[in-house]
Amino acid sequence: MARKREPKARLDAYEAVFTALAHPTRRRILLTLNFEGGSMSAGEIAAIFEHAWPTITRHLRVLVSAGLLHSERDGRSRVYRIDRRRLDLVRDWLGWFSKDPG
Amino acid sequence: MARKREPKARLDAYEAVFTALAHPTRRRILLTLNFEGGSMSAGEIAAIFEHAWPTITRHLRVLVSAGLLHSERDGRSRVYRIDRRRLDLVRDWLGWFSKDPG
DNA sequence: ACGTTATTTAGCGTTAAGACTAAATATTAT
DNA sequence: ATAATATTTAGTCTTAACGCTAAATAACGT
Repeated sequence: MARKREPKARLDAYEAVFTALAHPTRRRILLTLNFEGGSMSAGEIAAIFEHAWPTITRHLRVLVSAGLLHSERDGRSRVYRIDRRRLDLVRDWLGWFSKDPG
Repeated sequence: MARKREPKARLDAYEAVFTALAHPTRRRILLTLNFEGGSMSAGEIAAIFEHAWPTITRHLRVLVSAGLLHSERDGRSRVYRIDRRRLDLVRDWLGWFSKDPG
């Protein structure tokens, strides 16, 4: 039984994405990934920030669970790749404020 | 000495706006204001939500300090008006992910 | 002046976010 | 098997967010 796009999940998606974008470090991670070609290893990402590595790991997990990043193992490192389409959720939300309300 | 648009303030603006948008109640306040014509009194806004009024007042304050709302007194009530332009900050930020990075 | 309506401020308790260090896991190399 | 590298998980701490109730302020009507 394939249910397609139930509205509850849609709401949770907004929630997850907006929450993920609320932290400056997470926004910087996204921007960095964006400009570095879309994917980087955890180590490369962690190296950019002053924070301890586990702190970055946690931020990465938040971004992944919001669907803004995907990750896969590559040897002994893990590569994170940005999913730019996921940002469409935010664009869609902003769209409500462009349509003039009758 | 009028300095125009110093970058630090710009950063704080992003911070404030993204933080404000992180809470579902605050997003709903914005959407409600948007569809109700752009401005409502505190009481009208508070009536929509199940929360106690002071809780809504606090959310309104967060939205105001992010520049997403402006308010002015009107008799004994206070009217909140949405500033849709402020959402351009988010659109601008999203813009970075559309430009293909050379 | 006094009461009523509309809203905010103060103060408190609970939950969750975000940071850290130390320990655990996974993968490759010797 | 052992060691080295890369990353995550566990556990703890501190601070900030969010909710509430009760009290304070502001403006209007009588």
